[in-house]
Amino acid sequence: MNIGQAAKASGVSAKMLRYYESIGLLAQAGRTEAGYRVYSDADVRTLRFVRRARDLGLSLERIKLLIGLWQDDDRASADVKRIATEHAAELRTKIAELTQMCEALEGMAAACHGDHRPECPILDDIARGGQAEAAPNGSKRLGTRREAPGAGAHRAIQGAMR
Amino acid sequence: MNIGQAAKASGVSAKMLRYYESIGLLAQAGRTEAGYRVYSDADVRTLRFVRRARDLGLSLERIKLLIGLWQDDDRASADVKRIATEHAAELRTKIAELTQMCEALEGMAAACHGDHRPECPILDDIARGGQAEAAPNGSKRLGTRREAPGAGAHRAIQGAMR
DNA sequence: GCTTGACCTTCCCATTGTGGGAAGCCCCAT
DNA sequence: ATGGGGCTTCCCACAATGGGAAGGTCAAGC
Repeated sequence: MNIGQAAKASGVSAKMLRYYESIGLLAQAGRTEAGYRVYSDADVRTLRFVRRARDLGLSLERIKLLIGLWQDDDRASADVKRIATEHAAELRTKIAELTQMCEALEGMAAACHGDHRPECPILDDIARGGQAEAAPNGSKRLGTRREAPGAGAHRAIQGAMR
Repeated sequence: MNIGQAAKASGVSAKMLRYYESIGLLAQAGRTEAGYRVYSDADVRTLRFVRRARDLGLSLERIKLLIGLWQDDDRASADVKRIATEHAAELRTKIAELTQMCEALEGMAAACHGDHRPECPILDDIARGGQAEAAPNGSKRLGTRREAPGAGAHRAIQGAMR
């Protein structure tokens, strides 16, 4: 099997196959005399593993560890579980960050007329830096979290989209 | 105000100030005779705007648009609202993807003993490519979505963590 | 046998934001 | 005037992927 066929069979692009090999995630593929990479069914099984692990959002770093464990008959399932739960915890954190952003945005958007006029609570809110405008009359303040300024979590929120 | 003070006052690093200027997100800052950048209070207000917008997960591309609208007295709030709702929709999509990943992982992890033994449903699940193992006895299949293979959403799921 | 098109190879570049660091200049206080 | 801290620019790195160029190879059809 050459790289294109392996790519099609595994769902991993040929480009990524070469890349994974270059970073040591995959072993160096065999070569024909002409220099073409050659893949076996076992290789394709590994590739599918990688593909599915990527679909779970795991980093290549962690996938590398998982492959090592997968191919190690003496592994401890605790090691696998730790990797999975660590990643799940990171996902939960990211989900919470994105949810907070999203709710803030949706709140602001709901308060915005969205017409031809320039008045816009969204811009006001962003410009105000997320601080309430002294709540003149008990307005709804949908967009902005009012309690818990969350002074420590600022840079943590950054990176959520990256 | 020089760049360090503006950075401290706005919560945007000096490094990012220079970068934002270089990509045209911010206007070129004034300079002292020695070449030091000089910032005004108005500049700091803009920087805080950017900072807050970043905290909402907006791309610099969109922030650029928002700044333009913010400084345009003739803007239509609809334009602002569209940007906000588009971004919120993208966040919702990403949240859904991450949630799906996370639930799959948590399900697998829950099924894993996590001890010294090698048996591991997590690895089995990933290796099986997310397809049910022919459901021999109606087992719980916690980790894997069984219905809706979602054949179209594959590459869409990729990129969720990036 | 030769051409052609599809495939393979390597190498470089771009993406998105951010940080790290080097080399060199500047400013202020001692 | 000297030292330390701040400023300047420039390059590199990250994570994971795609795009594309320049060139070699294979197989099918003529």
